[in-house]
Amino acid sequence: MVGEAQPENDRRRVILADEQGLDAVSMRAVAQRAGLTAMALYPHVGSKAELLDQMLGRLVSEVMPAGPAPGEGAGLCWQQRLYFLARQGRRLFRDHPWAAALIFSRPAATAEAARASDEVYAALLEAGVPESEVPRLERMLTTVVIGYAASEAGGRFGPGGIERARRGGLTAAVREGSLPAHAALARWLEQPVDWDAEFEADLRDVMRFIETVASG
Amino acid sequence: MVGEAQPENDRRRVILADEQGLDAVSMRAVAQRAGLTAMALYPHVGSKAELLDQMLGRLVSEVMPAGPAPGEGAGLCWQQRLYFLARQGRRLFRDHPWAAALIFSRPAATAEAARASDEVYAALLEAGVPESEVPRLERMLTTVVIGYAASEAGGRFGPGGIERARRGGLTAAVREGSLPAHAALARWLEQPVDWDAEFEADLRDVMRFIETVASG
DNA sequence: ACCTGAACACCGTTCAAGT
DNA sequence: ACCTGAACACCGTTCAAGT
Repeated sequence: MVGEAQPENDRRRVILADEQGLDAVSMRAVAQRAGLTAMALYPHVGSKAELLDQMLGRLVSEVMPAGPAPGEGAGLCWQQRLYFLARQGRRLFRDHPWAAALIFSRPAATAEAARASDEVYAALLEAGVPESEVPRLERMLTTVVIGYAASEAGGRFGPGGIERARRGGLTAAVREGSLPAHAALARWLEQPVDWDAEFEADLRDVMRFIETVASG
Repeated sequence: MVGEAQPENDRRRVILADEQGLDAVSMRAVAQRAGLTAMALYPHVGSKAELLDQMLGRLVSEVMPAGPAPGEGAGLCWQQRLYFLARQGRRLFRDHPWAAALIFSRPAATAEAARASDEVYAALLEAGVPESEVPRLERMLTTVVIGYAASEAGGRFGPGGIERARRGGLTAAVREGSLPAHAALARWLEQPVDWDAEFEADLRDVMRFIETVASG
């Protein structure tokens, strides 16, 4: 754990993952790019797992830049601040899809992650959510946003609806009646999904939901 | 892709991952347990990635057993059927935490996964959700449930609230005022979280949310 | 048709040895 | 204090060779 410009090193490793995939981020490859042997990395990064944690921390700090919060004092309402944070979160996985495989397995305990939580807390308090409910709602909201973005980037939503059924050989199942709701919804499942629009629709629903929690 | 009792083989591999972790599921280890060399697996499983897909498929079929849906014709209302599915989903990651690292990176195109979707579709239709909104809501609901369960099992929720801040060295930040909402919520963040209760509270909120979408 | 042995090009990590 | 070389115990996958 030496001080030698770690942020820049993490930035280089993030770029390596962006360009060559997460599997290309090996101790040997990372070391070579720094002009070192793999073994010389250990005093600096601790282990491979810690190296990945540091890379994730770097992503969060890109999306949550230090300094005053967006719209701090500028009169942005809580809804607009949450929209901003959610879109930034989705952008993270869009730009760095390899992070989808990592995010659910490591608690983000960096200063930047705490600032993001703090801004969500503040928005929920301003919305009028009871204090005792704020931590739970913060976890639920970040789970929705991260889950959506990770599903999209990682491929869980994959080829949607009918196309997914087709690949899984399920069209026969739909026709023979063993998937009755799929059959009833065929008209809607056949349409291609506009993922941008779906994310925005989800966010609108989330805001409405927060308002109902706040008002009773 | 040969027919020789693949479900039992997948079951053995799931048990290997449960007991020794996902890293222990190597082609060589899996082959050895079947009395084969690693290379003999390839005609059967295709590749390591497909082997992992098959293991995930096996998990879904354990949690979504074939046959009539739970409460089919037994008069269970849509809420009770969704509660059942959600709790089964959470149980999956509880019993097999290694699946949390995989779920967001692979579309589940098995017959069992489609049956699970179908039951959620049917419940949403019965609740009165407009047909055009059902596919989006299904994705949102499964994302909430899977995201919660994966966060819990994978460690993203990790040591919660204040404890997380402490580990990240953030207590000083709270005291100096750079995390004002954390400071305001300190009373609530200090309490240990009951994750069972939080999941049930989230599910209640989800049901309320579905009702509001259905009635307007 | 099905399986094996040997090999290729890698991994993360340890540790004694160097300067 | 910091780094290297060699080694350990592994990976997924290819491919010619066996029966």
